[in-house]
Amino acid sequence: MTPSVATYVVLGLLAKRPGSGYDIVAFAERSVSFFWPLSRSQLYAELTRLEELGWASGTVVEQDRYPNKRVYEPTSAGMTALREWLEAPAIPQKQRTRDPMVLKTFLGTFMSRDRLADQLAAHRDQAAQRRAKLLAVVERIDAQDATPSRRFGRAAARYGVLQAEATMAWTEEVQALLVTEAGGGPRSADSRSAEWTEPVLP
Amino acid sequence: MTPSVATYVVLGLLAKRPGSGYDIVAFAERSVSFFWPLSRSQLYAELTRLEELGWASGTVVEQDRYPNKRVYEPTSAGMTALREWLEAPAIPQKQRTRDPMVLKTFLGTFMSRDRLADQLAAHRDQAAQRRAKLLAVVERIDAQDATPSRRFGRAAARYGVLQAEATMAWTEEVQALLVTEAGGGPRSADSRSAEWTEPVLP
DNA sequence: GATTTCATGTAAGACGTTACATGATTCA
DNA sequence: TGAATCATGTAACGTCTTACATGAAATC
Repeated sequence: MTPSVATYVVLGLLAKRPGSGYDIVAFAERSVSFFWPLSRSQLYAELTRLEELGWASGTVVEQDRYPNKRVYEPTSAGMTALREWLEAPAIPQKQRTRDPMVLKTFLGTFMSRDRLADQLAAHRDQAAQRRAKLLAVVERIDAQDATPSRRFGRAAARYGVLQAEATMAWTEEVQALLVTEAGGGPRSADSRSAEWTEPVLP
Repeated sequence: MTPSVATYVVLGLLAKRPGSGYDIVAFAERSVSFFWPLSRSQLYAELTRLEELGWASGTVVEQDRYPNKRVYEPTSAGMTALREWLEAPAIPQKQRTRDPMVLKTFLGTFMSRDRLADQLAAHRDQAAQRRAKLLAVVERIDAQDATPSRRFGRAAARYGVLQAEATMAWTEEVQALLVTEAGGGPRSADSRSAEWTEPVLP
């Protein structure tokens, strides 16, 4: 019954473009999924929640050739709630990023240098693909008339581009380190000695 | 009973440095928490799981001045499991990043430009603080003798630095966009017209 | 004839956070 | 005297993913 951020994601999508669950899944996939992935079941659950909250209303649209569908759109209460959430200062973010590749690097002493290098290379490739995909998005928007909404969409896509580039730069840094170190397997002699750092924390 | 990535996080920490739950919490806080936050209860749960798996064993250490504690260390089966997991090629990553600030930017048409600017500024500050903290970590490591394990710790910290810098660069980009656009409140006239992009997706 | 598209959900379980609960010891 | 440190858990709840379930119409 209480809204989560995912609730506002869906509400925001409906505000940009009303539609059925099915429509929204498709729309989400080529927009917010880059910075806020939603599964299909989650989306349908959020639509139900939005109706319970009175923030969106669905009306059945009958179709000849296809199954009937329930088309949702934000209510005015929903639009108010969306604006209020957007304007409210965000609570200071705790880091959600959990990246196994960084973990593997952190634990690099326990694995073969070659394997680590391979996995870093694959990681870099993934980031490069992601970057290419997002650059295509940006370029496509640039080729269109610039509406405010498109500019914001572009800005969101740019976030992905910059994150991907940072990831690529990082893998290259670590790869360079591995080359310097050279050598083969794990060096268990050192395993225990290491410490990352002193406090420094909040 | 099945290990999750968090299980390997804890196992990896134990491999670097055996200790009690309490010790590990502190160690995690100043190391992996930057790229893999763990709550206290999660950590204790993982320690239990590691014992069930036979990957770590805990022995009670009696203390005079403080409560007794259970000190954990990886078993040899645990070290094998850790190495196997590390060396296994990672499954292609789906994006886990979920950033409310990017969402708010995406939905920028529905909010006041000034508020968006304020929140972006706060976001930038947070990233800058994060960056400073991680740079301090890196510098501290650079001031010590370079062991392989420290070099990997440094590499992990560098990841955070680069991500923070990317976030800072992104907020600056968006801020520049807002200045260009200028203007006050949401422009609802445009609300519905926007589309982010065509397919492009998997 | 087979696959993709349209269309909507439920159920089970893993993952993760927050709050609750306790209690001795050290240090300011 | 009060706060912080040491020490370990449980319980409740919310989030998110994956698998299960169904079925008609369009397209190749």
